[in-house]
Parts: sequence; structure tokens; C-alpha cells
Amino acid sequence: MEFNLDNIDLAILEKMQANARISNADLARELSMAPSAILERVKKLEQKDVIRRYTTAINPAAIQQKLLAFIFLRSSEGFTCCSDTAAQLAAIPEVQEVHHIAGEDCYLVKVRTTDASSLMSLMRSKMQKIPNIASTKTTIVLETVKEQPDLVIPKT
Amino acid sequence: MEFNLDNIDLAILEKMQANARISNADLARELSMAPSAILERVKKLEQKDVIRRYTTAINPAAIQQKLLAFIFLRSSEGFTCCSDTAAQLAAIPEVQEVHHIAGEDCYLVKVRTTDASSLMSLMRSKMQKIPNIASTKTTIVLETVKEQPDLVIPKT
DNA sequence: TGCATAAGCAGAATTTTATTCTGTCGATTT
DNA sequence: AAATCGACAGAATAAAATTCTGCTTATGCA
Repeated sequence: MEFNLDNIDLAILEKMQANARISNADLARELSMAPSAILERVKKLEQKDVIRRYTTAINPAAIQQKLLAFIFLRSSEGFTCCSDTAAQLAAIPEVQEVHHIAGEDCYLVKVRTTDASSLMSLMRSKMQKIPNIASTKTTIVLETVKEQPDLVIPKT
Repeated sequence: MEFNLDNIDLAILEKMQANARISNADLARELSMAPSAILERVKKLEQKDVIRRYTTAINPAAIQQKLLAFIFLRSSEGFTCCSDTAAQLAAIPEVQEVHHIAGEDCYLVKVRTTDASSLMSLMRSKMQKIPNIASTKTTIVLETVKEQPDLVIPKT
């Protein structure tokens, strides 16, 4: 289950985090190693689930996703046992993140929609229909100052 | 400034969002087009800032980032004009996102640290030293159910 | 301690890609 | 109608990915 990352692994992660499409050859050059050795490591990192996926950050405005909001949900599931409220939220495409947070059955949900009205209709048509949702509190983002999917790579 | 995306562009975005390291040749095959044509489009998407960056999603636990928290900050900048509070927050490596939200000078900040104590010391050492920060309210994430940097690609 | 095994790497060979260039076709402009 | 532009295919070339072989050094184990 565990997996120890050495400095070379960390350097690879750092460079790939900054640019997932860096060529293996470039990686090898920058780290002064053979491409075959780097490839071996990258594949191992993928296999060990250190690397989860490679993704492309798209400008939300370019695809009409101009509104970003965070929604706090309170679920009223008395004894409904661990309902799948979270799973139902996660199934909504516009929902980007679902976090279970401290506090009585609370979720923090990040949503992107075209505009305010589409958020409203989304909430009415999908979110409110999920059982056990007692209350919601929505926070609209006016401006995003920083948005980095980057993690802090420990530099040993 | 504007840029119209046709169905081919959207298909490209969708596939690259799912896997930023897909080869241009594969893309071309899947869309039944010549690699040169696809390459042209991808470069244009990059240039037009539709594609922002290619990034690698790393398992946070693998690099000792086990704690995720959202912090609400209230800035008390009376007439300090638009201070650079946000910029100072953004400069902290552990801070992943900074959003300016509705409400009197409020920010929503997403932070990842090793554990609770490191979050505490981070707040004491860095965040509290930022001028004009009046109050903070921290929400600890117990479990992340969904975490997709994916945007909903409109399917015309 | 000493042998056996496995991990990590370099280097070369081979298969695929990326990239560039040229020319076609159709739509738009003038 | 001629000129121009955009989008694309196809071919040629440069570069990269991938695989394989062995070498070297840890690591394990008897």
C-alpha cells in the first residue's frame, strides 16, 4: 500500500504537475537520465496511484461556465443510515466537488453553471429532489484569484 | 476575444480533459481526421486560451497532504482600498484556491496541509500576518466524495 | 559471509508520433 | 470572377515512445 518517493520521483511529479504533456524525452533530459529509466518510473507512479490522472484545464468562460458557487448542504438524515446523498450530488455533472465536512451531516459542494439562473434551475430540478436535504446555503464566487490544482511537492 | 468552438473542438476538449496525455495520433484516429488537422486545432485552442494548461492530478496522500480545509476569511479593510490581501493569500504554497466571494470583503480559501497541526501553524505563521484579516472560519473536510477538475463540455 | 535475486538504470533497436510542408477544396471577400 | 483565407489530407522528416538486453548495485536470505 505504501510507496516511497525519492527525489527523482518528486522531481518528475513536479514537472508533470506543471505540464502533463511534457515529453518523456524532455523529462529525461532535464533530469539527466535515460528515457527508459524515466518511463519506468512514470509507469510505476501511475500504477501505484501516486499519479491519478492527466487532465486539461479548460477556460470555463470559453465553454459558457461563467458562474462558480459553493453550496453548503445540510442533510437531515435522522436514522436513514448513511444515505447516498453524497453520491447523488456527485452524479450531477455541474457538480465539480463534493466534500463531506465536519458538522452534522454537512456537505460542501462546488458547482459550475452558465449563469445564476441556470444554477437556480439546477438546484430546483436536481438538488432539491435529493432526499434528506434540509437546508442549503449558497455562496457565489465573484472572482477567482487563484486556482491551482497543484499540490506542494515536498523538496527533500 | 471571442472564439467559437465547433463540435470537433468540443470533442477534442472532452478527450483531452479526460486524458491530457492522449497522443495526437490517437485523437486523430478517434475523430477520424488527419493528425495534422488535429494538431492545428489543439494549438489554436492553446493560443486562444481555451486550453489553459495540462496538469497531473497527484494523490495527495502520497505526498503527505492528508488534510483539506476551506477557510472563510473576512477582511476588515475599511478604506484601505482594494488591498492585495488576496494576492498574499495566493502566494502561500499550501493555498490551492482563493475566491473572492459575495459578502463584505470575504474570501474563500482552499488549503491542503499534512495534518491539523500543520494547518494551525500555517495559519499562525502566515495567514494571520496578512493585514486586514479580521476573522476566519475554518471548515475541515472529513472525506472527499468527488473531485473532478472537469468541466461540463456542452454537446451541441 | 557469500550467493541469489531484484531493482534501477543506460544504450541500442524498432515502432509510433510529432511536426512541417505542400496542395486541394470550398467558402468568403472584394 | 479573381483573390484570399481557413480547414484539411497526405507525404516526408525529425523526434519520441517503447521494448529489450545487459550491467551494476542493493537487498534478501541461507
